[in-house]
Amino acid sequence: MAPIVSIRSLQDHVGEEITLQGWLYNKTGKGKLQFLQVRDGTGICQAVVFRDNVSPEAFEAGKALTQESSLIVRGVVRAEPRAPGVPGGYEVDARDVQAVSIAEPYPITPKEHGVEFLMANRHLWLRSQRQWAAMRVRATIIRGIREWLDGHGFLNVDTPIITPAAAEGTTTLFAIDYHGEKAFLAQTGQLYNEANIFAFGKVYCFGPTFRAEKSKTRRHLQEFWMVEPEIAFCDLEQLMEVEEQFVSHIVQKCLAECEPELKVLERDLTHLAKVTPPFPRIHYDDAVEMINDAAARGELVPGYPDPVPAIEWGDDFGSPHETYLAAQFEKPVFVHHYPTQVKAFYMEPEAGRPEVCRSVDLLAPEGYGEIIGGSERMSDAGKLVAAIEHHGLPRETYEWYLDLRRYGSVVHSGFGLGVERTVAWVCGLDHVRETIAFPRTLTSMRP
RNA sequence: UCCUCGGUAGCUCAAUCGGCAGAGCAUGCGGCUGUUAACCGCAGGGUUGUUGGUUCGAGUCCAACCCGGGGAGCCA
Repeated sequence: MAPIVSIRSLQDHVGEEITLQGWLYNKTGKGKLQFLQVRDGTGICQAVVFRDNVSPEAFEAGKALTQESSLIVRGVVRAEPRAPGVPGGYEVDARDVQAVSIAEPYPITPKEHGVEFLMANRHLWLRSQRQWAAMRVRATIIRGIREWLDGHGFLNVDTPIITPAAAEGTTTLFAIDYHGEKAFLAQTGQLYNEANIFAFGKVYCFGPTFRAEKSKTRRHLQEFWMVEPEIAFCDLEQLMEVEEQFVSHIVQKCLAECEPELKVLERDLTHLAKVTPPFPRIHYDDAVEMINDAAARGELVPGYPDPVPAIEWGDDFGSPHETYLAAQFEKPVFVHHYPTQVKAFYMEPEAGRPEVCRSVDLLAPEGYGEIIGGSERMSDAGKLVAAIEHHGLPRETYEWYLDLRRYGSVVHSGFGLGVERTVAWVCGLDHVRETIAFPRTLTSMRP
């Protein structure tokens, strides 16, 4: 039997007889000629079955194939500019066709479908080109994340998913029963990360995160993946430098390695090519001014029919504010020094100006929203006790966290990057549900 | 939780003023040597989300409910 070759590497086998194993994506019959679009997980390629080149049995086998039937094709690879596919440009001149399993009438056709139907058939939808491309970009982004962190002295130390208490708001936790004790699914590994840096210097955790938010928007999932690096001896300014290097690496890696996938997604690559350090930085004070100037001019939120709403200093940004701000820049933009009152208790207040804290969010361009939230952490035990009490949090729960400030405290910072929002941005997808194989949304957890 | 839009064939949609339930795709059969979501011909395929109401007559109007989409708040 001719060697089995993946569609992704067909270009290296021109003129050779090879074997393809895969599934029928689409078919065009032309009497004595059949064009079989075969996908094998690495790409899509056309097998041309000409009646005079194959046995009558093989020709009939080809004719009998339905969409998504599994098949094996033996044939000779040739370069052919007319050949469609992913990456395309090469086709297989078939010498033999075998049906492995004839598929029953397949519900997802190459035509359009609605979201409800596609989500109900998510297990099949994943076979479609765009979903295939998005999952491959996601995997590349995850490789880029680990590659950059592992290559820059970060140790991967994963944090628990079952936790006893909330780091942030208590309304968005999924509660579980832990042998009779109430426990929660983790929203962040950050507090544990802070313990880990005192052992390992620079660490990151990477795993699923759970938020029971009643959010029904294109940017929200109940279960999403987050990578959270944490760095000892690092202040806010150094943190921003890390973030922009990190994000730029991820994006540039996708551009270098996922050209066929991004083409399937019809992504405009000129936007992504601009993602290189440094990223613009704006102070919260200036951001408020920009927003209120736009509101005074009656400017519309890009992509929405509504005007930019005015904001009062001290309030957190709403979605329309973030969308407007990000649209003013070609690259991701840092917004730093948010008001202390809208941020988590552990963020370091600015020296001499405690009403703002040393926090920074990174907003993705083109309306993809906040992809990173981070800050310099409070490093003084006394100030941290006061913050815990001010937020009405139970001090006992945080004793171990306070210990970190008692035994060799240092300036340290960290951030969390949401994988799904990053994938949506890089892929140009309009909804995060397409950035993970089996999304958990407010209204759906099946299949 | 609130605002907003929708639910008709397996799928995507149409149905004028309240008056015979219709098309494309998919499926089956036939035709074609360069198709790119092929095309041409023929065929099968319907409890119009549910319940109730108005009416000679309801996919269409009214009420309640169910399900889904988009958005807000909150967040990555």
